Amino acid sequence: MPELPEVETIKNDLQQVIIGKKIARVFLHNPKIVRFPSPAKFKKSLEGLRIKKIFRRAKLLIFELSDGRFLTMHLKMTGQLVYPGGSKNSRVAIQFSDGSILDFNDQRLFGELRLVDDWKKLKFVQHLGPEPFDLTFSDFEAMLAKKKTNIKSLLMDQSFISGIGNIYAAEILFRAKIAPERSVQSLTKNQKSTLFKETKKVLSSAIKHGGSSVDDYVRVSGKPGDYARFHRVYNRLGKNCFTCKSPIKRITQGGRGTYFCVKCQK
DNA sequence: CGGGGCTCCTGTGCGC
DNA sequence: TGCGCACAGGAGCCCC
Repeated sequence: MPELPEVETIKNDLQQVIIGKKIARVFLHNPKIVRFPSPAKFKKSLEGLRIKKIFRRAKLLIFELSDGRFLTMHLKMTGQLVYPGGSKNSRVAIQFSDGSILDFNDQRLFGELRLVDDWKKLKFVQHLGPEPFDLTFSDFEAMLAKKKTNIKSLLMDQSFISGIGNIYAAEILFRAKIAPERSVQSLTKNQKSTLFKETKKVLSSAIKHGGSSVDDYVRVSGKPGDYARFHRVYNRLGKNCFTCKSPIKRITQGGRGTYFCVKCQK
């Protein structure tokens, strides 16, 4: 479940360790992970190239290579990038010319790797809404004005705003004191403003703490992120709200579990 | 175009 | 104790 803060953390971690390295060999232990081009072409094209830059768009990790092309990685639910790696359980392993290995681990095989000429032309990227940190409140307000769904589903809608997933949608709404089922149109201007501020605050704090390690997410070093200890509602079904002590509830929205406090969130 | 529901996967944790 | 099954959720897709 890497979301924006986790992918940002991985990007930052990787920048410290693999920029400038030359890819010597690519091991496709599970070729299914490679979505474009064919696994054979993917492997052959990558070998010999250097990693020039690493950046992030939404939950997508993008490596700029020395031939001007781009390696994109989406970790989906259970993807991990570990360096230095070398695990037998990795799905894809990238070995650099110094012998060190970057492992792409992915228990559930939802992850997707691509080698493309222009990452901006990916259909996935074209459908993405803006980055939260690029928005002003007036942008956000204008975006909300057109929407009719509940606020939780909208925060997770990557075509509306990109990078927020199930954990941070819940945490943002708790801090904004807004119930997840609220329709967007029912929110007051003050609530929209609080929501906007809390979105940026929660995401930046999570980045500062290296992301949330629940289930599979780990940093590139293999160590957990530190933000889960700041979670107020996610994965706390039946436990007492830190603010009002009433039990945290869980409902399903759009097929996803939503944790919230009935008393604090209105 | 929007929203609901299914799908891809597999490890975990629950109930019987 | 062990088995079977629901469940976890990011994003694409189909359908109405």
